Amino acid sequence: MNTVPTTSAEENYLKAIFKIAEKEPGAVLTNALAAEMGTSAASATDMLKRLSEKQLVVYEKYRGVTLSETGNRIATDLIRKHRLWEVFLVDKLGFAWDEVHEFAEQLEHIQGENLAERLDDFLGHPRFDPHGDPIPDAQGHWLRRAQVRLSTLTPGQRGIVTGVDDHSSTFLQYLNELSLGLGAELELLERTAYDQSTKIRIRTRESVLSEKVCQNLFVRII
Amino acid sequence: MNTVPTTSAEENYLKAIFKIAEKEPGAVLTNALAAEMGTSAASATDMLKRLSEKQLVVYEKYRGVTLSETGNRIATDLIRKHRLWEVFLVDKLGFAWDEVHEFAEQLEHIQGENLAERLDDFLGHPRFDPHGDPIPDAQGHWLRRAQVRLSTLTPGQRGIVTGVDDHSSTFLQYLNELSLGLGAELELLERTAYDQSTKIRIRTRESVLSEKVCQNLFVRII
DNA sequence: AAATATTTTTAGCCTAACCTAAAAATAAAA
DNA sequence: TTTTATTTTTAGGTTAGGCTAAAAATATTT
Repeated sequence: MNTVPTTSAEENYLKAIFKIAEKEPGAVLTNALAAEMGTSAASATDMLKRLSEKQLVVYEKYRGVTLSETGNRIATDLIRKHRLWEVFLVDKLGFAWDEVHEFAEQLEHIQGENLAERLDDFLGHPRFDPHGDPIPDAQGHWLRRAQVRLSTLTPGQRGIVTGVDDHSSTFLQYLNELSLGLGAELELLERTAYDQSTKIRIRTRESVLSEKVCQNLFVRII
Repeated sequence: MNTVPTTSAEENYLKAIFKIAEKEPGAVLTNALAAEMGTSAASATDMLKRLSEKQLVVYEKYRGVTLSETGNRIATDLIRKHRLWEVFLVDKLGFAWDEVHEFAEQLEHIQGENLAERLDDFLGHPRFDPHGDPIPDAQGHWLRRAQVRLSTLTPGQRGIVTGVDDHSSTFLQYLNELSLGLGAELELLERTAYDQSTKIRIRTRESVLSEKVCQNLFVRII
């Protein structure tokens, strides 16, 4: 399957490049990559040379980096495995959605024939992970979904929570307290012009969300 | 839980020391350890110094090494995780017993709060892995079982396959061909004095096993 | 007990993945 | 277009975990 053997460190860099390029299309700059990896620019440059030699990225000095076909495939497989494992941890082992990221960061690097496919079968081919992020299929194809940020809704509109942009456990735990997990149905009651804070209703309960929360919550309008 | 942070490499050495000491009680010698790890004696010495500094082993130059209390606990936890993951791979993902070792070698190093316990719950607290090896409990306690090598049975005796001593996939696959998986019931029909080869019956099928096979198969006499 | 063989350790080197500090390239401002 | 600021790369160093070859310790023969 994988044409080139890769280390976990290399894989993490590929994933980081993928992630940055996803939000900000075009070449990924060294500093952005270093920041994403929590490392120094010098270390990132170092790794980019290695990845470039292995043909996993296309790297031009001072100009940034993009994933090669192979690099893109490896990154996609990693994300697939990461999200499948998250489904496993939540659906089968009973962890909460804010507890699984670190485990999945490790599990995604487990190598071996057919593991992802067997896991996918076992889990019933889930198409989204516990945070609402899409899981690419075995061919690396993505599903795009009709969802918008809660911040784009206007008073009177209703929506169902489909995902989060911020995956931090503090944010996820805050959502738990608000009963704003995946699938929660809400109605936007009013938005304050001053700071864009937003009053919503979930079942019978009303809550006020900051602009930041609304920007990090994805909903499907109903 | 773990008092000392450990790398995968360190953990593998601890496991190797445990494994050797299990068969050959007493201090483990550098060469034996290096052989088990598939590395050089120099590298083993190197690692023993590191492990000794971390107080995971008691190491005396030229005299061999034993696990400290902590080291023993880490090794036991690793074996527990290894075997639990093997159960998962076979029972839940549908892998064959000869396919799971390499996966489990990786999975056993996954770190994190409660993972083993949740997995154990999910699997229904299995006490033996797919090869019949006992799984220590969360406190690190082992279950010992009344089993003997098939080579110790005499004609007329019957037994149920409970485990293997050789875990190689070639051996396991050979057992598959003979329908000699865990739980198989057999009767010893006759043993040739010349080379100790043994004729057995499984259901209606008769097979002849070499001495080597009989020495690597554990059975419970019935 | 001395000589020889074996085992273990030390010494010195390598690579991956990090680091800091300095140099070089590019971008922005004057 | 210089000068200044920012970004990126290079240079040189560290650590973990390997290696080989040589030295030292232990064990075995003679």
